[in-house]
Amino acid sequence: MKFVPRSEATRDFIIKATAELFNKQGYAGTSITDLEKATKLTKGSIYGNFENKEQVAIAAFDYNLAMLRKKIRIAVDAATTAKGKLMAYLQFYNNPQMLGGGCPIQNTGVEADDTHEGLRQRAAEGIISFKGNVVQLLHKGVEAGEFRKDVDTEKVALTFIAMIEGAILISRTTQDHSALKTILESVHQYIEQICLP
Amino acid sequence: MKFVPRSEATRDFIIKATAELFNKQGYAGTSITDLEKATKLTKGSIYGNFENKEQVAIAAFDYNLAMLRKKIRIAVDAATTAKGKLMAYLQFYNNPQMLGGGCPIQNTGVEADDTHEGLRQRAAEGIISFKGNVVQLLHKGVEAGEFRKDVDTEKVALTFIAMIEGAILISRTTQDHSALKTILESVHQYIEQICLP
DNA sequence: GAAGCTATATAACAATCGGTATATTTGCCT
DNA sequence: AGGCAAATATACCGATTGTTATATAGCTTC
Repeated sequence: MKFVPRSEATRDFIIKATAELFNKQGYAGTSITDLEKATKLTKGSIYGNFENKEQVAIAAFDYNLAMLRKKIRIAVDAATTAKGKLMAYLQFYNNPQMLGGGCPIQNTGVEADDTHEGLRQRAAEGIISFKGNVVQLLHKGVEAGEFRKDVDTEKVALTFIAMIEGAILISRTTQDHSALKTILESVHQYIEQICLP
Repeated sequence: MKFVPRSEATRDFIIKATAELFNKQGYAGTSITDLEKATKLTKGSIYGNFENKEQVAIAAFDYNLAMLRKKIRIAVDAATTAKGKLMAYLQFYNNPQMLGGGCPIQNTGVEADDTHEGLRQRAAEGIISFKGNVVQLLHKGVEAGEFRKDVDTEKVALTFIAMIEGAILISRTTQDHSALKTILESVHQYIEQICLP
């Protein structure tokens, strides 16, 4: 039996209506009944547009990641210099409401790393692409004379992302926004150090 | 009906036998049947020693955290200077096998922050206690003349933990151990900066 | 306005969920 | 060895899990 989705519009609607749910409750913690409540649709509709629960979760993750990227792009594009763009990242993540339920990469990566290879891979791709963007930004900054020429772009990018993700974890778990602020301040200082005087 | 646990020994056995399972699969992703398989006991036994699944999960988290603390303590106590102790943390976390399924604080914090207040609080306490230990270490280092006197201990401790947790997230999600190594190297450099010459 | 298609709702499925009441075994004390 | 208490195993509970087959409603085209 080959599955063929019915309505592209309904598919998108289901994704949008359930994306935050999956981000908050995780894959195992979200049931089809939860999806019914969130969409006000029935199982028949959901299974008419998705092969199974896993496919809804994957689509929801893709959507969450795309939304995150979109919002980041808007913030980053507004800045002109490489340093300014990195700071735009920080300013963006400094918002505790950046996305309902926290960073989808973090949520999905942590849940899936030992349980769900498909979702884990997608979270991994999210990290790698995030890192790629930062590396590129660092390179441009070096070429533009903003950053020191000896900067290890891979290393700085990884550290940059680790600090941000760590900050999200700490502040969300302890429900202490000031921790987020404090750590992002450290990231700021970290970036200052690779800047040329 | 008040619940009275039966055998302290069996309780401990169940905790030890299921702790890694909870750490890997999470609370929602672990069923009583999973616990039966891991312990080779039956529901009757499990429910004779625990009030419900939540209590097993909480006990398992406490156990995982205690084991982590114990291992860290051994590594840290072996060092004599404050700086040496901080480096011992890094050396410890540089082991991808530090604990089956990754950092329990991270796993529990991420899963529970929007879904399970009891577990979230415990993960939060883990972070706060971790931070407290690092802060104390930094203070001693300042007093011993190892670190600069103007070091913001709270901030450095938070940043220290954020980088480590971020490193674990990235390396586990991407299954790339070298990322862990690279980021911990950055933490090393970060600590070097607060050292007196 | 009837026919035909498309998409949703209904209703059922076996399997599994967390949890409990009861039976059975185990180990100790006399 | 027999009795007793403590702990484990068995068997079942209603509810919910993910999934599917079928029925119903909503268009579109004639």
